[in-house]
Amino acid sequence: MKDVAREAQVALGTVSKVINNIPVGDKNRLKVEEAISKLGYEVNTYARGLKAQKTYTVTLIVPDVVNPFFALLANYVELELFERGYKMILCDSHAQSEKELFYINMSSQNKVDGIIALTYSDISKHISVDLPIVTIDRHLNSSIPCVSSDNIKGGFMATEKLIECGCKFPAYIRTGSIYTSETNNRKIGYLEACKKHGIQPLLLELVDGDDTISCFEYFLEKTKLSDGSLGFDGIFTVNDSLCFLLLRYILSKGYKIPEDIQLIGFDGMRHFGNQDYYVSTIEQPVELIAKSCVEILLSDHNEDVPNPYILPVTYRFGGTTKL
Amino acid sequence: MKDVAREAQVALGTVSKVINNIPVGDKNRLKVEEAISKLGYEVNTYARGLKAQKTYTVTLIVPDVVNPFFALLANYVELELFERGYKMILCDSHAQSEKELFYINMSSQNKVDGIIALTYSDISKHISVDLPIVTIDRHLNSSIPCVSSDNIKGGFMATEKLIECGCKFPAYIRTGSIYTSETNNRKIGYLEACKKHGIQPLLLELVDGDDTISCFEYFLEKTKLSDGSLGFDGIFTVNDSLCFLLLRYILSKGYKIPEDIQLIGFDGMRHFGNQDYYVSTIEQPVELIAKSCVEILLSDHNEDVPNPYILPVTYRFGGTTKL
DNA sequence: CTGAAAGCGCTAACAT
DNA sequence: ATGTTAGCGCTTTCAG
Repeated sequence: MKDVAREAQVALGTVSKVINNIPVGDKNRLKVEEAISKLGYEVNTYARGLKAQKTYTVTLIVPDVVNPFFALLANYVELELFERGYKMILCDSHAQSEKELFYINMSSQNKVDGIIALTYSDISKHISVDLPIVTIDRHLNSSIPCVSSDNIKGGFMATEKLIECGCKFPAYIRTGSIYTSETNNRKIGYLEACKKHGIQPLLLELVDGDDTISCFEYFLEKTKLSDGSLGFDGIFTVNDSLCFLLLRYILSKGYKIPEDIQLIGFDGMRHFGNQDYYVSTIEQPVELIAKSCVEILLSDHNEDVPNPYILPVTYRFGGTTKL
Repeated sequence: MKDVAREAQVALGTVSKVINNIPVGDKNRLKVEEAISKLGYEVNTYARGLKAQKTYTVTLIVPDVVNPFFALLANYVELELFERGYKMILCDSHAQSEKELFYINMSSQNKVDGIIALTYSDISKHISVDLPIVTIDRHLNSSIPCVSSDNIKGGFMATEKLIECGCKFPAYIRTGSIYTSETNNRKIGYLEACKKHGIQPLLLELVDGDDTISCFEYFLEKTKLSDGSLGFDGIFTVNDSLCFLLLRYILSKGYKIPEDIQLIGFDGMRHFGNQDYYVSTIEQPVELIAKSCVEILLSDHNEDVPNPYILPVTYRFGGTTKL
């Protein structure tokens, strides 16, 4: 920058103004621009960040980018940030709370402008007040904005769809983190739908670490009716990944889908991100989630946005239901 | 930091030394450490980066994180960088060369310590000499290190596996970018295997933008033998995504897989990243690729590493072949 | 071993 | 409109 100033025969401040689009005399502006391109000058973002306390960088923390849902989320968050001139530091916590905390710490040291976090552990006590944060699917307390799909409605819709498709005994199966998050509301939606239709709920609730297939096998046997027929004719699973796992197992056991058992997942995942839906599913508006997170994070006055900020979901047919 | 120095009653330089593990008297070290935790002090990475010209940040550029292969790559690159105390800025170019260039530019301004790039367009003329870069699957010139799977061998293995599984007429089908990259070597491997076994090659080469299914449909008809039977009994596709697309189409047409047609893809993708393989495939050592990229990028003397740096691939059975 | 001070590249307030 | 300058938080040289 000093070199540019010398080359253009102007003062340092003038160069700075040209760079930052602050009114400068046309003649000088031209001289500076020439000098910049001649010298191949580029601003040093770190020096600027040091002074301006603004880095145009946002941290996104996800549990696992390999999971297509989180990959899709990262994709949209990146797009949205890019449009606003922000960069994204992607942090994969691999579902370890130590790594989550490490990354929150790092973000703070790196003076990022904000954090979008989809975490499992409770990070609320580790975040400083001056670092904006938005969580996804994790409503920690009223001071931290949380963006989430309408999980209750989604669970309700899924269950009613099964019933609409002729299921008499829809079951709910979940697995995942032991920590409570907004996704637990999917079960609430299921229970509400059961209640409305006078159906006895049938639940299988597993957690990470359980042998899902073995547990399901046992569940399948245990719930069988006295005449040996299946105890359920539909399953709503907490996500598409689990749904697909069960789909393959059920088919391998010789049952027909959707004839014998109908399946509905949650998330709206597609093969390779853009091909067919894996299963019939309740699709989350991932793009809208990403957009909302970025908007809330980067805006200054969030007093009027509801917390949690709930976004609508959509049913998608994916072949594992009759409709 | 000033506050810490005051609190601990020592000079600024001493605090700095404690932070950076430079020998300091035990008494002072203790005082400083106490002051740090009391004040909740954190180093400002930007100020440090400004001074030290080192930011412990690396940029990863991929064409599309939603694609499971790139998501897997991002996952492993992140892991590897994390272990070395580096952060990853994830850039999704969405396969647009302008965005690729924008991100390379940004990386340079942000004074990252290096770039790992999987790009389509030729970026070689836009990178400055003082910013280390490693490419994946894209051998631009001998001065830029390139890491890649053994695509020739992989193509060869895939084709021989089809032959071993009884195929008399294995075809090769590709789609993707019009730019040449290391992945084009998969075709070379196919051709070599055909030659070795005295088989007449049968190619369908498409590019992004083509209607893959329509083209394949036409190809299927056009290659049929005079007696109406299929012109090929095996397909090696350039990647798993295409393979899976064709799999579903072929099944929908009433053909049996692997009885009528056997399929082998390339990449080694699994459903949801950790479930079954999508198709029989040549698996790329993604973890090793990531590790190699990071190692080469962050090491100072790369004179002796071969360029391109070729990594071995493995055949995986995924149900679309007989063996 | 410790303290003082220069300066990394930039912005912004101030002076001209 | 332009030039000058202090200082952002840190590292590092140099004296003591």
